[in-house]
Amino acid sequence: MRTRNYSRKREAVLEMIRSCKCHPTAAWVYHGLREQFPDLSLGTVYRNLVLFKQEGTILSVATIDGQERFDGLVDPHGHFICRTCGAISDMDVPAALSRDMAAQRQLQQCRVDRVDCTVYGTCAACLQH
Amino acid sequence: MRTRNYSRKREAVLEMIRSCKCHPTAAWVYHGLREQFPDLSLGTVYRNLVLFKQEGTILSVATIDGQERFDGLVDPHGHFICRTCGAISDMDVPAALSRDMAAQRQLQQCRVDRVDCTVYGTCAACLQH
DNA sequence: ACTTTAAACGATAATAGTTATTGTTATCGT
DNA sequence: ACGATAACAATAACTATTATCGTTTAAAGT
Repeated sequence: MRTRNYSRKREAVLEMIRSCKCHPTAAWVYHGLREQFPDLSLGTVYRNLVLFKQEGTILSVATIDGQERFDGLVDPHGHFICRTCGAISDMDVPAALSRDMAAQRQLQQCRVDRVDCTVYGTCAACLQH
Repeated sequence: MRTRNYSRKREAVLEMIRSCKCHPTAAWVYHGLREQFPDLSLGTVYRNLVLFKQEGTILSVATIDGQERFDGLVDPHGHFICRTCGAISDMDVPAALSRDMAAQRQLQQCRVDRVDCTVYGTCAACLQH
């Protein structure tokens, strides 16, 4: 599946993002890896996130409170974002929806890379204070 | 339709956003109003954008290249974002499908404020270099 | 009209997330 | 082993956004 050979730290950054469901920030990845790599630099995390984004290995989901949130799951799916606590969780997107949206634009000579569906609201936990 | 009475500059910021289709940044609004209000401060633009967002008078569409993009049209609709030039244009979203997305979450005791559908890709103009 | 009170603003400083730079270290191919 | 290249840490730089503060404007009440 993976075609390139990543360095240990690069690999760890990717694995960190893939192995959690929290759609983390750069800082979260950095702090989570400090134990395993005490000499890890925040710049390395950012550098690799940019790289992974360019490769299409990860996705940028949204930026919440000024912080970019990433997703290691690149298969088509949607997100629910709680505006109160900032939690992001995955959702199903009806295939008809993304098909319809993509078709709309393809008719207008655009190239479509991705259809992103996000529901904004308040999660159950935050609703009960 | 409008219930509050806005100051002249506040009104102008809102009108600027409503009267364009470009889903502008704060800086774009600021520069566009400098002719009419030579003493306008960038802080005022930001201050009012925050206010409008809180009121629900405008929406935050996305942040592209680190800059937040706004939309004066609050009726349900989707967006196409060209990753090359950053242009944002409006799209139709099948009502039944956004209802489906909302229902998915409401079943899980969440409050749903908004269903956002965005297509990422490359616009026709950018495709022909 | 005059005063009082609060809101809105301009100017500017501060914050914070992200990106760029630079010198060093590790990795890979030969 | 040696040279070339990629990856890194440390740190500085950048930039969008937010906060502060003193002043001005507008509104409300008398």
